[in-house]
Amino acid sequence: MSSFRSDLLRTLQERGYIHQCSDPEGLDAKALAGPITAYIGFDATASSLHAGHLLSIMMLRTLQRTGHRPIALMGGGTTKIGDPSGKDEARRMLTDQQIDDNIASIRRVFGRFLDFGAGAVMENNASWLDELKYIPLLREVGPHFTINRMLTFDSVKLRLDREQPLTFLEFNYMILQAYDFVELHKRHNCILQMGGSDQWGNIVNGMELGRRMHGADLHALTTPLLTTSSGAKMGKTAGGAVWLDADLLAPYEYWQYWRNSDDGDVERFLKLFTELPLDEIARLAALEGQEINEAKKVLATEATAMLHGRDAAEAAEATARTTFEDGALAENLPTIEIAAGELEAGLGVLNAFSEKAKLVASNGEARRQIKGGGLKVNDATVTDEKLVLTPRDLTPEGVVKLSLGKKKHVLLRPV
RNA sequence: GGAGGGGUGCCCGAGUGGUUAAAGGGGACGGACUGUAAAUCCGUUGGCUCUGCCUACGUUGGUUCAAAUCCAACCCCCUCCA
Repeated sequence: MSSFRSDLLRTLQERGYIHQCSDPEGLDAKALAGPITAYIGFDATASSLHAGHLLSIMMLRTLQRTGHRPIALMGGGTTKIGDPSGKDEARRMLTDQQIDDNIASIRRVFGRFLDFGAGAVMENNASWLDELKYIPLLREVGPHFTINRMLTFDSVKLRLDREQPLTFLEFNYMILQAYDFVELHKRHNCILQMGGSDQWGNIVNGMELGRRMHGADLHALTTPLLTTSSGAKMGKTAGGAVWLDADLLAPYEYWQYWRNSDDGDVERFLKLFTELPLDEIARLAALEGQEINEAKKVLATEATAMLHGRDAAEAAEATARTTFEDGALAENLPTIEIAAGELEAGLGVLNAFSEKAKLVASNGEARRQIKGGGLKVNDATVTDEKLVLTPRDLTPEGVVKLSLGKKKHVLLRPV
């Protein structure tokens, strides 16, 4: 398994993207023989993608870089049903309009990683699922699924073993997802579906269906479930998800997210989320103690550059250097503009931190943070919650620097 | 349709008439220590015009000086039976 001959599989293997793969030799041979087409499915419930999707996106990118054709499949059709796996929440029914908006905004993010002009494709399963007729579907697809076999799938078995309900809808989900693969095979000659390790069963279903309906030789490949060294899921932080959309999360904060990676994650992340050569990564990963911070900076800058562009990444790095290493005021920190009059009239600290800078959620939280010594104005710890900011608090640069803890800073700039 | 169990703060989960903004844990945030890491220790964890006021224990009413706690109806979830 270690001696893949195709660039595609060798790269995926070396960089740690592969968890399971069906018939690796066969797939290797096909990838060697010529360009193949592969897809990954994405949900369209949220308006943007977050860091948790990044692994899948990087796989598609790798595919394209090694000369193959990636398809990003948007689950526009399946989204309309509502994913039943998130059971405790009332299923939010999205309108077609919302779904289309989501897909449009997700497409922008994909545009950063994939070149749609050079063969990458974005599909929406609504375009065939909407047309499906129940009886023809049953006749065409139904015979190829036996209940016996469906019951053996982990996702199903788990529920049954725990005596938790499994709805008919969920059963159908499996089938529709399998059908997607077959449809993409038909339309685009797509022979490989990739996804997270939890998708294995579903992907295999699609393979089977393709073989039974059309005698197609399809393949499955899954990525390891990605958690940080501390066991947390990727892509969540205090402030919520790590969005890939610059409007939702500024490049500087995206850079910070990677900069703050655990030591134990650095090598893995460099391989998965940057395109640095492996020997360079090996060199960075060998750094120890404090020096590993150098590797984290490289990781942050490379990862940010890929999403937001090299300039934005370097600006973020420079801002971080000024702020953390020189202890100086970096003008590129997130900046909030306020009316000059507000400062002249005197702006209460509580208000400044909660309403203006939004560093804390409420005045009460601001009060508590002050008691705990967590708030600073111009790097001086706030001790009095009645403190009032005036134009005299402006730095020579004409701003007021507000900090929560050691890492989060916002500049107030009167205009 | 019948019988039982349950719905508590971001999550899990105690509480079963006043001392309850509600134990405990998790998570999160802050502080100390560090390397913008991890681990550890400490603190905080509903809102506000904050020695006070308001909102909150599925929903709506009721009993009571006083209810998350008692009563009624309704909604939802789970288990068993049909």
